[in-house]
Amino acid sequence: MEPEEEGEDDPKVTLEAKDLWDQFHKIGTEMVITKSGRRMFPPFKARISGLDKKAKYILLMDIVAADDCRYKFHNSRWMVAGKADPEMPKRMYIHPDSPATGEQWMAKPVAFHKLKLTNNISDKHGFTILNSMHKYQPRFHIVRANDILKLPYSTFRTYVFPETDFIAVTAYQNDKITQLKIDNNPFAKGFRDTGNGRREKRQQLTLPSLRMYEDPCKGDRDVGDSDASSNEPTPGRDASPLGPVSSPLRFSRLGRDEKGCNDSDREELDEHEDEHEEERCARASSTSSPGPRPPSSLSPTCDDGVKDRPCLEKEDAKADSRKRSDSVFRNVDKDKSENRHRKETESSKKDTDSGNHSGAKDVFSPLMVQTESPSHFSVGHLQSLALSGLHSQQFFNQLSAGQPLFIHPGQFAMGPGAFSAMGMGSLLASVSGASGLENSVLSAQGMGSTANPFPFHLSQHMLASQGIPMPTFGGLFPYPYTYMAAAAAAASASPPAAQPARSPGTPSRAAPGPACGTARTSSPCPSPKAPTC
Amino acid sequence: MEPEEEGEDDPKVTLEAKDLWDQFHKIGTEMVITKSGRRMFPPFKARISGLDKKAKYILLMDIVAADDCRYKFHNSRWMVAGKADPEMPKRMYIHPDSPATGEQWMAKPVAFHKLKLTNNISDKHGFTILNSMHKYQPRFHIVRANDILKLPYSTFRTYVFPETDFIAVTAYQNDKITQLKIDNNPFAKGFRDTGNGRREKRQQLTLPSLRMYEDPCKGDRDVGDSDASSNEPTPGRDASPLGPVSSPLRFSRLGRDEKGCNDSDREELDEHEDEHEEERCARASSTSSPGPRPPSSLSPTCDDGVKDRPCLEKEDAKADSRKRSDSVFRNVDKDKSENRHRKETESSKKDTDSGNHSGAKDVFSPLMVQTESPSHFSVGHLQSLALSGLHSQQFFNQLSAGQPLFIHPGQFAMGPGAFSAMGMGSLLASVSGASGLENSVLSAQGMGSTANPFPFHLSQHMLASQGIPMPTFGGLFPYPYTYMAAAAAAASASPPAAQPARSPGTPSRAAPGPACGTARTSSPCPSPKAPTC
DNA sequence: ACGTTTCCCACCTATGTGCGAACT
DNA sequence: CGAGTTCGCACATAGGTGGGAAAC
Repeated sequence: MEPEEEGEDDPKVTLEAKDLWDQFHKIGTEMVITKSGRRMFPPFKARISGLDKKAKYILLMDIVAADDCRYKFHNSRWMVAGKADPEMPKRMYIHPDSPATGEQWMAKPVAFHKLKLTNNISDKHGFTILNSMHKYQPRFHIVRANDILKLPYSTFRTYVFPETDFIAVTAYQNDKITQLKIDNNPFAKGFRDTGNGRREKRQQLTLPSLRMYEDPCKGDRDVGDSDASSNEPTPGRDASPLGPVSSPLRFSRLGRDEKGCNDSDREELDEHEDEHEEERCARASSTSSPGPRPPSSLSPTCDDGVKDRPCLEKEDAKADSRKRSDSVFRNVDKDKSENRHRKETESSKKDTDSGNHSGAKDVFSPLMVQTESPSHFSVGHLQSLALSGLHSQQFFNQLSAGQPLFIHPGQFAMGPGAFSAMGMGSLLASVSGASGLENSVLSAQGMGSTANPFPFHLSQHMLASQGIPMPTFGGLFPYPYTYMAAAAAAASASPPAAQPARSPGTPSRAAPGPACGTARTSSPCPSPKAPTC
Repeated sequence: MEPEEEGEDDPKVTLEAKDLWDQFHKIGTEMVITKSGRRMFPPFKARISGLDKKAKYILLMDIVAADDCRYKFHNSRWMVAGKADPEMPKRMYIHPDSPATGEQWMAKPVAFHKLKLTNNISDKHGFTILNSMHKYQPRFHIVRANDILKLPYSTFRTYVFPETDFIAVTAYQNDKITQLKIDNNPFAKGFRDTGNGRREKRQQLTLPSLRMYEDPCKGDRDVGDSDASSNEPTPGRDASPLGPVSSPLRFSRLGRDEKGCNDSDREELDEHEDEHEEERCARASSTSSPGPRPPSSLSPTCDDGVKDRPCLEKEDAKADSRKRSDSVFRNVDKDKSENRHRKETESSKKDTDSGNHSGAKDVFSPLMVQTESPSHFSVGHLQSLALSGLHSQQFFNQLSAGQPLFIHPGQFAMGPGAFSAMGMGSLLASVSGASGLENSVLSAQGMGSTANPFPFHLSQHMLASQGIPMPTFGGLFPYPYTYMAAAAAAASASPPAAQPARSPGTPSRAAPGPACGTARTSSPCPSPKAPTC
């Protein structure tokens, strides 16, 4: 049952439209969540390379709490407004094309536009349920497996792009975010200030140019047109998949060497002149941790079993936008010293023109956690969150290729402690700091918030594919029928050759032929017409 | 590698919205084909039952030439206008949800709305290429297999619904068809005579009631409101998935017994009072064969390697609508005597109200051909079409679950001869004439037109998923890389557990951190902002 | 009164329709 | 000129946007 290891691979992942994400990130990204489900706007798309062309992979994505705080937008900036509310179990969204060959995945950017966010805790579509006014971090996972049923026993390679974090809201708080969305989301084109009527709010906000985020100091800033806000559509292409991409933080959970980080990989990171900016948050968590829930990194002080990493709130999102850039998650203990290398690259590319979405800069390096076989997800290595059994154990389910699946990883974090709770060894991967890998460890922390073993707990509920309500199979017991079936099928991966061919007399039905049936009037079917061919 | 045969199954398939299909069929269904690709209007949807809930199945569909004629719409009716033009290789459209469990497939009707028809011989989307003014027959296939790569070695159970045949056109010829489409296709709602302007043509056509097709005699009829044509929208629901369903002709290719038809199954068919009507075409092919290309059933007189079954042209489609109903394909040699049983049922239901889409009548029985393992498709058993090697050999390809795939079966027909050409034994299945199975054999004939071994020939071209242009992988050689990869993966269906967990240093990129990168103006990244949390 | 959420709306993208003029 | 095809069009469905009023 083990997938042949034949081909070697060394996945590299870059975020598509990194420029756009950066623009949002600098201001303080907000994502609207609605009962009916809302897409993320800068759409999460990743370009992949380094896969074994012939091997099959399953790509997944999930969104976990970024910290343990609840926020409020006050005086034009985001401020911590207390401890986070209980988190709903997070679902793992399996890319609908999974499983597919490495070649197929690498052929074009992998988009997750079907993943929707909602605040409806009773959602039956399988959307990702988030808490409004809370900060989240999307994560991307690559798993080498040819069957979704094997996910629980497979190694997960997790990639995190700090610039994709966001605060979930039911209504936009920061007008600059609204404007940026309107300027870049094709579906919001109707709200652009293109002469035509429309646009009620954000009138004056339009001019200053979107770069209000450049605002270096995170200090308190004022809202409105404080900095540069322009209604002029983003320089980049009109919509989503804009130019540049960025490499994610890569969490790779290796063998059993707990939390051990490969120095080799990480060595070549950080130390960028711009680093300090990003380090802001990172440092905060590791040192200054101001939030309501003092995030003592490494301390498993998780209340509701979910978020409880250091609270690296991005107060005035707009103002300190730059700082948060990509060091949102910074190495707490060891990482700091590790982030070096590649800085030249980054610095050189930094001050490119704003709004330009094209500068292909593979700035910072990803932090990747690779989990291995038996023990499922573990991830976070600094925080050991004793996640409540609630959502901690979620089984995995195979829906049916072709439809988006999702599993409740509960959120597997970096905290090794969490795993032990599940009776699974926690294997912390090292941080592959190939390049600009900054914040590696801290990043792990952020992820770890909702840490959980991720034993793949199946439930009918989970069967619902994103956006595609399931037809209700069996009940809602842990191992739905579907799961069983799939498992069985997977167990014996043999061709149906053995199937006893027999002329099934069943298909025949007693339905009246389409012939004269349903004739409106009375005209019966006279005599058959002779073909003239 | 063989899929466990554990659960037994006995698939039953019924056509959704059979009433609607019947209405079209009586008039003479026309399907528009365009360069950009066009959907079929009565959407092809099948309801399935009898599958092994736990087993995995792959569902496919293809559209093959129904005869060897070219048609023209003259004097308000379809007439044969010569021998058919060369057929383009036909692609096998794999339902995008494949593979999925029987339970999943049975949960709700399986639709193939993604399948598109085109007349663009250079189509790169993977659409089905048809010849305008030619008659075609859609086919549905059920294959028990948990991996698309195993299709070539799997048993195909093919179902044919005679009432779904149609003539491809670039512009509608019969106004009644146009009106029926407008009345039932939601997307054409703008052309309905609902007081509001619109609708230019078909003004007077509106009243007579759509049943002009009731016209019993296939003799020459006139167009216009000859019979009963009504503008009143079809009684059935507004759009597609209307009420009743019908069972298809089922082609089941069993072991090695060539062309042999299980009498048992077929015995209970035919002999319906209305039969004669439907027999029209059938007889024609087997006996009266009038068309330009005298279809001597059984004789492998295939010109371009495609269609060359008896030409069962449906001259004045409208007029002889009833006849053609469901005996379009009739048993040529032995089937005739076999079609019995169930007639009572059908007759009793016949003269139901016209236009009503609700009468759930499982009238005629399906003809099913079941192919078995090694030798791939064969199917047709009466016609041995020496399909040219051109499109005859199409390899199969696994694109990636989640996306529609298609293969070029070339069109596997009933002709056993065709297979030998491929070096594969042809195993004719028997006709399962469980109930009302009429026209079983002939049906096979119709299908057999484009008979071909269906060795699953892969080509880059085929990789293109329906509607989703492929990103071009390798070249266009028979066994594209993707295929190889997939095959390899399938060969070793083992979990990735063995994968050596290693901290990949690769993911790290030299990309400039999202931090200050791409800063629009010049403002460098000042100092990192201290977290205030 | 305030902070947040819900709801409906106009407007957008994207795509499926047949029409009819233009083209071949 | 006629048969058939192509093209842009107006109009449909389906669903993604933020606004703003109303509700909580």
